[in-house]
Amino acid sequence: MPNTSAAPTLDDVAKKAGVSTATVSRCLNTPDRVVEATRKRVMIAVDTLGYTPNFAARVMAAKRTFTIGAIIPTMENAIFARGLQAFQEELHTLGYTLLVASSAYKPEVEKEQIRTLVARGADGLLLIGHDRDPEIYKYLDRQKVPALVAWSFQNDGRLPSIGFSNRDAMRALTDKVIALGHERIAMISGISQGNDRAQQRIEGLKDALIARWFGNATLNIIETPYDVENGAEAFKRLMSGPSKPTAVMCGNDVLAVGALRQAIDMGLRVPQDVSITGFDDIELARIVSPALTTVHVPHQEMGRKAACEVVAMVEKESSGRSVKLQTEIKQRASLGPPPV
Amino acid sequence: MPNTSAAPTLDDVAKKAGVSTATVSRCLNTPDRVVEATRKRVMIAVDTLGYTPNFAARVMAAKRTFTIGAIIPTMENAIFARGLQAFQEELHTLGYTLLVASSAYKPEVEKEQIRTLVARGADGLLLIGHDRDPEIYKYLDRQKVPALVAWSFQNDGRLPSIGFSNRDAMRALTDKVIALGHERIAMISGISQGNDRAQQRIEGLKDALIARWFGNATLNIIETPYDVENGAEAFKRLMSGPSKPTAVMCGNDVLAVGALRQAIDMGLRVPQDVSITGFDDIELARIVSPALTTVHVPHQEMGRKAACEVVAMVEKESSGRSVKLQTEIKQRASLGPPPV
DNA sequence: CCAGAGCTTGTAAGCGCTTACATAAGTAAT
DNA sequence: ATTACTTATGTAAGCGCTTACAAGCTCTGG
Repeated sequence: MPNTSAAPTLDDVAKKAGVSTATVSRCLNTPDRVVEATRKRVMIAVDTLGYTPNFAARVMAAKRTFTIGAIIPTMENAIFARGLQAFQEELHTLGYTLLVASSAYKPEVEKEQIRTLVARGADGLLLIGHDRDPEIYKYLDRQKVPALVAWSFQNDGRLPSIGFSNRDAMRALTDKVIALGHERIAMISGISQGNDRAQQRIEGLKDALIARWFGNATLNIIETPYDVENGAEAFKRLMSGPSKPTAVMCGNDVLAVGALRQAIDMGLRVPQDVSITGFDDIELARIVSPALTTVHVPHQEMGRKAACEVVAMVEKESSGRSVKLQTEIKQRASLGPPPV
Repeated sequence: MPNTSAAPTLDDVAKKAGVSTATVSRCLNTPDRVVEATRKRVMIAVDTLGYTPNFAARVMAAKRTFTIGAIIPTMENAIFARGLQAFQEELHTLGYTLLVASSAYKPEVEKEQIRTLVARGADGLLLIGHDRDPEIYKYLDRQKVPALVAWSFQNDGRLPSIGFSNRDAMRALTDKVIALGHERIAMISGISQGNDRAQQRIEGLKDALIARWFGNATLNIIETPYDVENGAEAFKRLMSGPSKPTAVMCGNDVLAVGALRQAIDMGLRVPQDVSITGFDDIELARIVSPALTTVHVPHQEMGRKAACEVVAMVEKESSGRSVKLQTEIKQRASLGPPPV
């Protein structure tokens, strides 16, 4: 009985074209192993039936999905968008599909998402940052799924990584702030727990401070989830303390934008009354006014390189090389000398 | 021979626990159909082996993926982010997983993505807008994959839809602009080709204009892809024409933000010299200064309702009801009376 | 003490595809 | 014409799971 009501299968195509399923499969996957006349007949059958191969069946049989999974902390803001876009595009040209999941910055969720993506047959994985339960690395080993870390470079990490030094970048930015004469510097950081990028950014700031002999007494850090509102609130808190900072350095642009808006709402002039800096250089940083001084991260390059590397790992052409990219300080209007 | 090197399978678990594969499967899917003692033994085996069920195999056997696919025009900006987030969350509570793809506003890409998601076994689909090749609807019919449209309400659409009237919303906003005394109104629209939301927004603007007896002569429309830069550029073009508009209404907030930045860069005061409006009410609209007057879309509600409906369709509890949601005009600082 | 009901567990048939291997057909050289 | 390849196609064995059905068991009531 021909399969009429449901979606057509390979078998239906084979019958219609008067060939075996193997031939149809070959037409679709290795067309040059089938003679012209047959191929044409098969293709017509495929078209008239509107046949689409069943992905699950194909995966089962071929043990390959040509799918790469990526788990990013958030889709809410644009921090990972540009890099992921580039990652996706490069993957596409390499013949792979991207599956994205987000963890909401929660380690348990990330763990679950990793299992989900692996169960779905991801041939390889892109993870953000190095800081996670070692259990996960064991699991990936056992499942033999290659994984790569992005957005954070670390030479001795458990996984190879394509990224930059969050610490060095923040150090450099802080040096610049200090060079302008700021002494009362505060920071609005993301939650550092389980987030090595946030940790490293804090460390970088401390490095610079210590190098200039500023004690910790002058360093006021608030940790809060990355969100515009939280940035605004933290800024308000900072400015209502006993010793108001002359520069507020933020863990990323999202927090910085919140701080900036709050400053304006409070009637403060930026940078005359207070300087604000961000990190990441997302589109937002140039849209707000004054535009944000921030650390430019080569998102696109990172995404592209990560795609190439993870595919190389999947195809066993590489066992994972790490690449360190350079960041660049974007000096814009939100940073100036401290008020006299 | 036990399966040692590769990932563990149901069979491995069954052997380890000394039961049949059917029992293991039941432990995982319908635990109460297995007696306590056995279940415990099985679960221990599952844990010690670190077993994760193979998704493809499960799909093949059960013919269900508990996956809903969504194809949105873009992930580049936040327009769909919040709604999709809500969609995702609701889906999660209903026991479904979301698979997202983006079409970059290109009909061919959308078509391909639809086929991909269907091939991947999506039990149902969420699409944005009504305007697409009828071929696609036939394909969906044949594949028996229920689909729902969001972000655009249309009673007589080929598919059921959960959304709002882009036309009515834009009409209402324009009425407000006109009521303030504006006569020279220009529009920066997204590309309307193949995008019924963009088309409807233009129509809404025209409706309002015609109702007030303004001829088309006074309506200057530029169509450009949704992007901050494009908004800025279009604004510049508009303001360098012979008859400068006193109000520039934008097809969405992204274009409006670009226009706003350009206005500021040109030394124009908003809204004293020129008014600017957006559409969508994404986070950005409140972040920029002056804050954007825009149309608030109930993204979250839309996402949640869409999730419920698409699942109902998948589970055959509904054949697709359309829901029309209300939008709301958010009056903010970027809109004021025209200069005298 | 046994039939019948109600559980728990096992057996085995696919799901739709890829691919190793077998077979058939064509080609060229002897 | 025969042999020895090469090339095109077919056959059939899974891939790892779910689930209809069968089988075995315990327990009840007559």
